[in-house]
Amino acid sequence: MLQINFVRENNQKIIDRLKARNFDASGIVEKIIDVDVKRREAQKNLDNNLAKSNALARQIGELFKSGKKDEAEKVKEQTTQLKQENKELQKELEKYKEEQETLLIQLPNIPHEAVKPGNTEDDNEIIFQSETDLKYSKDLLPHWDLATQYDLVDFELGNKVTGSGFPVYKGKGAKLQRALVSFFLDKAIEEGYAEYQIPLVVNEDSAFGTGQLPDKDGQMYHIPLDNLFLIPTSEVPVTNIYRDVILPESAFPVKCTAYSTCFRREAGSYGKDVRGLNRLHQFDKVEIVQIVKPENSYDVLDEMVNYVTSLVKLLELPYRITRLCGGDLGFAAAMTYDIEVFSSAQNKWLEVSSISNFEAFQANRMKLRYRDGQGKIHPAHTLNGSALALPRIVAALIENNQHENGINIPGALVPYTGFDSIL
RNA sequence: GGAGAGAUGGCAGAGUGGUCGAUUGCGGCGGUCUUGAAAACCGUUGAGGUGUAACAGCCUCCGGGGGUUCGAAUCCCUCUCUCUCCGCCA
Repeated sequence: MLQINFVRENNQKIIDRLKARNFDASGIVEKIIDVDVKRREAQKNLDNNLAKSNALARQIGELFKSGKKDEAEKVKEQTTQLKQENKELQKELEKYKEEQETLLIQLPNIPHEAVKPGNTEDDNEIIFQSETDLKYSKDLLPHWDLATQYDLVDFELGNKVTGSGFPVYKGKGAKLQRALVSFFLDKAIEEGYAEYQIPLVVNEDSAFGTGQLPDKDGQMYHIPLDNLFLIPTSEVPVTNIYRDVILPESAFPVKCTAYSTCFRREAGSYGKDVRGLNRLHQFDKVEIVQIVKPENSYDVLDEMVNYVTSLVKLLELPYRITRLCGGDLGFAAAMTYDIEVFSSAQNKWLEVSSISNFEAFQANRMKLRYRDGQGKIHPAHTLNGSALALPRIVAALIENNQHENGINIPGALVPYTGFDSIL
């Protein structure tokens, strides 16, 4: 969420920059400015009235103390009208505040200047693409066939137990998953991230804090009985650890990592993109989160991209880095890099990580602030990225490493799997 | 699930209708002393809104919401959460 002061002072800039998202903000911004004026006027009126009421109340107290009851009763009469007015002014102010909040929440984050305008993922900039001798071949089996052939994943069982999008991993398939989680966590810890184990369900405040609510309401599984939500990513609980917190400068950079299962309804997804492990309702992921000083956040974004890149390199997967265009950018992000790995049998790039700088957008929502050297309070910047999301990594790993007699495991993983091939 | 207790500033913990945004202790920050540190002593130390060139001033906030009252952290209603005991249980 953008701060009202910021909107007031940068209205034209906001409208201009949001064009990169194909988002016409002019109407909303105009309304916000309008409501803001009214809100402040109402606030002033109410405050003045309350000041009068307070003064009278104090006076009555004094009079009672000194035994002048009759005079006190007289002053009381003056308060009745003020009271009535206060109630009305209060209501008016509440109304404007709500209006303003409702409008502010509708504004997505402002893309960074470097973000190119565009509509879909086709307009994303390719920043880097690794050279690869891996070529698409009709002889290569897609991972869903390999998974069945080597008994790694049972999609049918998942359908039976739960439904589509909830696969059952078996034997070496299950072990491979566990190995990847441990591998990713160990690497993150080496990189200075503190490991957390977090709840897989969150309350409404948390879902709002990171921007899932109200924007992506239908994308989360909801438990109405307790009004809790299954997390779509550990970003939600991890970042919300710092909701309503004022950090000292010395706490920076805050670096957290967490492994969690993630749940996504993926309403509206269908077709070949959901085949096999490509898009699931439940999947595992290791996430990295950083909370940093605003002036460092873009350096940190680069650092995080480099780190995630190092992981796909260790796994010997061909990859590319894209920078999302305005139209493909998430609601809360100012800049996002995607890391995609090449899936040789499907002949396509699979997104395995999305690394974003949210600048102050999440921090404003969840009141995550820091105190600078002068004691002034500012919103911090938040960033996060997958490091990494498992199922698509598994898909690429087994497709790219298949050979006539089995599947090879990349060397970096062998200490974790305990086997170097699947036969 | 049953019974009870509670929710106050970074933490601990007072405050049961009238200058209480809140006594006090710890912690933090600044200072005196010291070669330096510790100890001791002195001072300072919540957030938001409005307002200002900047101060000041004014307003709001004692878990959330509502009510009583001229006036509420203090009384009433309600919701949420936490703790203790019992039950169940990985």
